[in-house]
Amino acid sequence: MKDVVKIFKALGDENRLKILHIIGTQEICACKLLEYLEIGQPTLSHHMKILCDSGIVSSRKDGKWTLYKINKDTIKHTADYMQVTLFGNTAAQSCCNGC
Amino acid sequence: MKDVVKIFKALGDENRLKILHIIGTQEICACKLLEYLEIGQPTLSHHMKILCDSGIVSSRKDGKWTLYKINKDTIKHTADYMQVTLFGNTAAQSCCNGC
DNA sequence: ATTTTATATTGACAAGTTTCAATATATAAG
DNA sequence: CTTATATATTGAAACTTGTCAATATAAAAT
Repeated sequence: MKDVVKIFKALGDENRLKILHIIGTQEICACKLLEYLEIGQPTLSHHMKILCDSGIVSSRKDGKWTLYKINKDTIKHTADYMQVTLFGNTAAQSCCNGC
Repeated sequence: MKDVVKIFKALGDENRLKILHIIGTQEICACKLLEYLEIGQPTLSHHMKILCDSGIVSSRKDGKWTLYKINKDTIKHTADYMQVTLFGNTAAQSCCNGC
């Protein structure tokens, strides 16, 4: 459960949610993210660390850049947790698409 | 988006996640919740306020009791947000049940 | 080699959060 | 009407978080 708390904590910040929206399905470097946000570079670095530590985002180095992308599995598992574990629905009873 | 941040903030606390697990599909009073938790009464009241303000839990008075239950819609909408809005999948592309 | 560019780390401060003791309110029971 | 029970509010202490300025690291360009 500690892991899930960590994930929700990471999602519970406006700037980090903005970051995730910007990343979307791309793989993107920190410098590009900075252009869209109204925060300083060390602050962004701090937010990216929190997103990476929680498992929501993964990163790789490419030369002098660090490229970030959203970790699909973590998002899916957490959405599942909400629907199934947290609310007591089995997968058969409820689905986020209504099917 | 502020609403979603509020919800994730509310979910980002170990005691509040425990509370949601205890409530599950029931309707339950604060005094019953207190029995399962290792926190004081004012602290529980504080957590319930946060859960209610975010829309995750709804409450009604019944005599001297306040009964709480999980708000199904909020959970569903937030799980949808994660799958669809946050990660760019359309409802048709991805589903938490894998269908 | 030196400079520029991209990112991370450190240290500090302001703001927010969690918790509890004390107190208040409100309903029910005696 | 007084007492007991259930919950909420207030105020304060300890802890955590978000932010930035300054500095460090590391790769690329000149």
